[in-house]
Amino acid sequence: MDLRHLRYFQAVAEELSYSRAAERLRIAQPALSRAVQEIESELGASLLDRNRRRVSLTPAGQVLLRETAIIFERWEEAMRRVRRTAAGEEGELRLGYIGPPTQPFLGRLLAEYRRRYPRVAVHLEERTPERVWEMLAKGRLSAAFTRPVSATPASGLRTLLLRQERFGAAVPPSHPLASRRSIPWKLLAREPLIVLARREGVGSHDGILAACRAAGFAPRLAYTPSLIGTVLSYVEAGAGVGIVPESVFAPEVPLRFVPLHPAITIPLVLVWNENEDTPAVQRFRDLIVEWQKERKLWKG
Amino acid sequence: MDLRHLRYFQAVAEELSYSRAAERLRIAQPALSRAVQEIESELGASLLDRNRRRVSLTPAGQVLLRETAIIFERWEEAMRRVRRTAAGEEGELRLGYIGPPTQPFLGRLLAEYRRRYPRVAVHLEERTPERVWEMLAKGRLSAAFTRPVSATPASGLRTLLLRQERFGAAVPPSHPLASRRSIPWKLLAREPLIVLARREGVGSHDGILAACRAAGFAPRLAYTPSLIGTVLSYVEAGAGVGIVPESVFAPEVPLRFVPLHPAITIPLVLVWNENEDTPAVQRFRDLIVEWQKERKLWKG
DNA sequence: TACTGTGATACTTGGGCGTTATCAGTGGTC
DNA sequence: GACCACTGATAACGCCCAAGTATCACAGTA
Repeated sequence: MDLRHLRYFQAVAEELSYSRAAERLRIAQPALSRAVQEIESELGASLLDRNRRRVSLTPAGQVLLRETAIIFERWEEAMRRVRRTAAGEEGELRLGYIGPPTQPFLGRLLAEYRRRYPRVAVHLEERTPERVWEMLAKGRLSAAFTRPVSATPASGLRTLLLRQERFGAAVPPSHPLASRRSIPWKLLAREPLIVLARREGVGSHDGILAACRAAGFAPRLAYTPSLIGTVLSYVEAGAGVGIVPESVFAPEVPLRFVPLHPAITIPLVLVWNENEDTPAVQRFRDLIVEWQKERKLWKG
Repeated sequence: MDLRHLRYFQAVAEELSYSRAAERLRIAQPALSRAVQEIESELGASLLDRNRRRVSLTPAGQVLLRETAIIFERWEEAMRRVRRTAAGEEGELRLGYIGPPTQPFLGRLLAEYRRRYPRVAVHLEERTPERVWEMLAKGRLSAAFTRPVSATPASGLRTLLLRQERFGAAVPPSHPLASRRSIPWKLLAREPLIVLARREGVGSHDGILAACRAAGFAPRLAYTPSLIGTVLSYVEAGAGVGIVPESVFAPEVPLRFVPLHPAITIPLVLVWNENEDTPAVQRFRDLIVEWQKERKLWKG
């Protein structure tokens, strides 16, 4: 017995007439007689009373009619959900990210994504770049915004470059370097530097040290805090010159940002796990590519 | 697409192997390949990744696997419920009854019925005999214990005789008639009689008057209350002789019951509506017939 | 490199489903 | 009350689809 039988029974039970039901189903009437008989013999129960020129439902038939409706409803719900999932309209997006460089667009991006795919459950996890990579490799995240790490990434992880960000010096407006349009690295030889802790971003930290070495000096690291905000606070307090990517400069920060020369950059990438590449994630990536083309990720 | 497809997909998705699934389903493997392809093309979504020698579920496939389990569960639940309903193990019994004559067995009978068919919902409605017939005719009850009514019953109602009950005189123990083994009707010619109101039981009321007429007198009706209990209260108060069926005599009633002679009787019947004759009702009737044969309805 | 085991494909075959033709029973009508 | 209209059941037939067999392409393995 399969769904065809139920469909046929349902038609007869609703029309209370074999011939009308056959007409509705666009088949000949004998097929209906047979189908209903087959259900009845399989269930060992009579479903329809066909006595005295009037078809009526037995109690068992009434129950089956109700159950039939439920089954078809579930069936259609199942087909809908599968289709939606395949289309990326339904599912789960577990997104990891690092705070400061994504701040300019993440909110807007997620708002648009939720607008387009309201049935996708979005989970957000803010972590350090290394922790994000680790979670991706373990499959705890389906995608993430992060920095590349120097070590070779775990296999199965793919990346999409979003932006190359310049490093610059963060100084108080009163600082002698504040008025320059750019700063050669060697001018920093005598300055106490404030750089993010190495464990919070191996790439940027090592890049800065390499640039100093290339300029012929060993930098004096005054502080290496864990949070980018703390770097800025030290600078505000006059503790030294901060070396930070330009994206940390929101308008409300009361510091000057002066590009360094020669420029060193750090990429911002989207990373995802090939094994967790669900349609919901694919649609998320599509949206990012679209915004990148239209230059909507960063204004201006 | 029908259930066969789902069954096949489910097997493959659970085994994560076409050949093992084919073995489990006892069919050849190519049939499975085709079935899954058919589902995929109908849904427009790929459900299984068959790359690199390893079958794995796509997100859509995972969703379908879960939905499939739900559908089969509902399917089996439906089949179970239909079978149970046909067997009378599930359903509804709306039972009407009149209180006093059913009191000796109704509780025990229903307890046994509920024990045998715990999934049948039993609704009880205590009414007067006439009201019970009316509700049966309207289909508001599926069966009832009541008295026959003189008018020809509504068509479609069928009855089963349970008992013929004698009428007798209810008198206080001190009453002159109390010591007799039986009472000829004519001895009641001078007594004030207390009889149930005619509207509460046309059959018994008219039967009593007819018996008096046959004995050659017109009865003096002192009171005709609506409740059988009120009849007994009048008798206790010394207001006259009550004429009641013997079943009203529970041991705790402080009155004497003396059979009348020649005996007139009133039947107690089970009535049901042919159009509402569900399996649950049929099983109820079966139980009654069984108890009747084993003389369990009335003790001794 | 040969082997084993996978799923996909091509082709054949048998059973199941729908068809047409017909029957039996019921209810309405003149 | 005989006929008619219409119901659902039954029988016989034919076609199509699903399952079977045989085989292939491919990948992982010894």
